[in-house]
Amino acid sequence: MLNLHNCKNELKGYNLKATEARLAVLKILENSAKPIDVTTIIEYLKNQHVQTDEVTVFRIIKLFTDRGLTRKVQLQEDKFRYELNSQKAHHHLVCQICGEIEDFSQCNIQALEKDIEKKKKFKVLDHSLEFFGVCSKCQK
Amino acid sequence: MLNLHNCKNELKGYNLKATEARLAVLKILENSAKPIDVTTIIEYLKNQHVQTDEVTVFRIIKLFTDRGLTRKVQLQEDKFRYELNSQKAHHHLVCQICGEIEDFSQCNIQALEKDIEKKKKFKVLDHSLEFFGVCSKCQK
DNA sequence: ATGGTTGCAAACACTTTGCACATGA
DNA sequence: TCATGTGCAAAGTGTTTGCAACCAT
Repeated sequence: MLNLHNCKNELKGYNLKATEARLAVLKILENSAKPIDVTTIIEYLKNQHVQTDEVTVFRIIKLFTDRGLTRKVQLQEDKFRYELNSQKAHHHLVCQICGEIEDFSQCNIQALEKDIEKKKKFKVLDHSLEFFGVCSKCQK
Repeated sequence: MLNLHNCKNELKGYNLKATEARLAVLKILENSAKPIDVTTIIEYLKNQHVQTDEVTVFRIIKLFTDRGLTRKVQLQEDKFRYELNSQKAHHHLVCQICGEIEDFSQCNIQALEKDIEKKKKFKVLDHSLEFFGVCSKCQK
């Protein structure tokens, strides 16, 4: 969890003006354990009495993503989620019962990517790998 | 590629009435080399002079998917694509330049799933794995 | 005959755009 | 100061719902 000061520096580091809205969005992302969507960010902002427009958040999150501060995540929903890009690449375990989202870091598909490049002459730049099922709690 | 007769039987097999719209949608899916979205299906229908409403196609595709005839695919777009479920599980290689979508069948992540179930007590029921990069043509 | 299917209108959720005003550096 | 960011209104896309008319079995 970063304090305000660090957030300011972080934004500066990406050559972004440290506006109130951006700082608030960044802090929410820092504090979120899982990828969140824009509507949820707005909700959090309201709870924090940071008055902001939905459009602004979309613009902020787009900017963050373009600059590499955040990354877009798609979890078989009709919306995108976003998470900080600082954490190393990982995947998600989505519980189809309670909706809980866990991270999962170990992913050894470099071999598979090599295989694809060899067999298909397709240059892999990125991949998405998400798991859907039932989390430990919901199995009880 | 199935003919009309087979399509009818296929629908019957799923306990679905063989209406003109359903037959047409099923044929389009049979003939499509890659997962397609509803708007594209509508376009194809228009070309074939099958007059249909967008809403109907959404309903048909939802029904097909619920019954297991088709499966939903998400490729980092703001829409869903659909493909027949008859082909065995596979993944997609999406070219970020020309948009071409290739299939890729070999996927050996059962070991990874076992690992997840062991380490996270998460019961994996499904996964999505898609690759994004540059196809062979676009590399030239 | 009749229950499931369709077409149309309308609504909904998420996301983008245009433009005037406000603000951080 | 002044380029950049924001708020508001409006529109765009993909998708769903309600309801009356229609059609496959």
